[in-house]
Amino acid sequence: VAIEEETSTERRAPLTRERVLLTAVELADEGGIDAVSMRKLGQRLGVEAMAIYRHVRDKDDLLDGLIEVALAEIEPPQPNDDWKAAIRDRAIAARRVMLRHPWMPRMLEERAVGGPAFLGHVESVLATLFAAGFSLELAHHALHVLSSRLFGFQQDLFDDSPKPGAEPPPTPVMPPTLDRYPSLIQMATAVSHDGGLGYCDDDVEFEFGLDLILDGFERLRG
Amino acid sequence: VAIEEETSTERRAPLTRERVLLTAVELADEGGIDAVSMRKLGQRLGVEAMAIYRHVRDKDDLLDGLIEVALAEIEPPQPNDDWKAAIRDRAIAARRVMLRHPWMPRMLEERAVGGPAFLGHVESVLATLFAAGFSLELAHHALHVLSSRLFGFQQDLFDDSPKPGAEPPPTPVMPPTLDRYPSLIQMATAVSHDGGLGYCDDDVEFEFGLDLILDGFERLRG
DNA sequence: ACCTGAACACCGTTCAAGT
DNA sequence: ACCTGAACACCGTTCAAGT
Repeated sequence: VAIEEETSTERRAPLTRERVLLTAVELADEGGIDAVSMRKLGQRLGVEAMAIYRHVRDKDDLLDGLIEVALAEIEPPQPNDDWKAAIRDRAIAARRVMLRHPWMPRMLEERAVGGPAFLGHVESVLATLFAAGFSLELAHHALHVLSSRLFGFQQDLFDDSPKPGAEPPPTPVMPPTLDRYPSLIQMATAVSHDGGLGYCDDDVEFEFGLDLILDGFERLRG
Repeated sequence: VAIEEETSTERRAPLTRERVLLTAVELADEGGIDAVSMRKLGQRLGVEAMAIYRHVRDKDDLLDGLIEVALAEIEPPQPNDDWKAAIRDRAIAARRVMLRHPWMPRMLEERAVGGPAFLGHVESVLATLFAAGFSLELAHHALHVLSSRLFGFQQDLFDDSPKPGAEPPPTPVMPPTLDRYPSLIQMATAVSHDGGLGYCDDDVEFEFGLDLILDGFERLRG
């Protein structure tokens, strides 16, 4: 007899903070962060919503937990004497996690983050910069400029690929006055046509920007 | 006799889409985007929530309207033969608007934007780049790399100044293992102490990053 | 034509009550 | 000790009803 998880009779795993958080991450990955309600989470856990409050102070605490879980998934890159390569790898590792959890950017922006996963991540970057001879000032600037990329979530208004949780592309609102945007049209046709710029690859754009910034700091370091 | 707005008796201005949107912007500026509910908006307008649906298809339409209103506030900079100066001024103008409307970054990220204010903004940037001799490829990269700064909302995880709508700084969670973050400590003390790096000014960091990127593109253009 | 009241299906959170 | 039921104050949105 196959026992389904939902048919919670005898086998129900005890509720723990970890199980609550992991299930919430599941829910967020599937339906976006707004799909994480105490009631739906309880349902998925086979429990009434109010039971969750035993393992989580309130919803804020739950969301903070989600961030910590996701940040902990960023794999620290191989130690590398080349500071640029080290930071590049770290940013790309962070981006991989963010693509798995598309709700992260908003959470990171909106919540002050100070947990161990966050601090450890930043500490590694700073240590790398100092080891490469960055001054305090320059390292401070670098942290600010790179921050969104270090956590993988440089958000791109011109994302050409469909975002998870987003609706299919709304019909463009431009028909009436197409001729007001000649440069835009030129670019759009170049990007979308064969033999033009080719498909716009968000990974490529992410790395292009990252390298541009890293090269800039290399020059300033000298 | 002073007639208060709330005492809606004879003088109540007729409900229009514009009045709805402007009032919603007010509400968002005061209490964050989550304070914009149809019910509260109706209350501020002196009307039941359901009356708003005459001027707005649904809440999505309302939020799209908010973006359009805010984007339209970005003042186009003076024409300038120096492409770097032109784009710099534009980014800074956008940032000024964003500081007035701190809910904009999230709205811009989460909603596909295609209204006239958005398109006009991008068109101007592209035209500037083309006029400066950028290739299609390079202009395309520039648009991606600069996008968040062009709209003023490069978000900074290390924002040292209190964000409107955010709670007072949560007590840092690090006491137990302070020694695990030596580089962080070094930086934090340097930033906060007199005679150190001085106060961290977000405007300065924004412009530092902007210039770093613009200089990078100037080099690539050659 | 424009606005309202009542209703529905959702929220987070509390608190006393059950086992 | 752990979970539940009922309740409260909120959501967005509908639809028939009022003026």
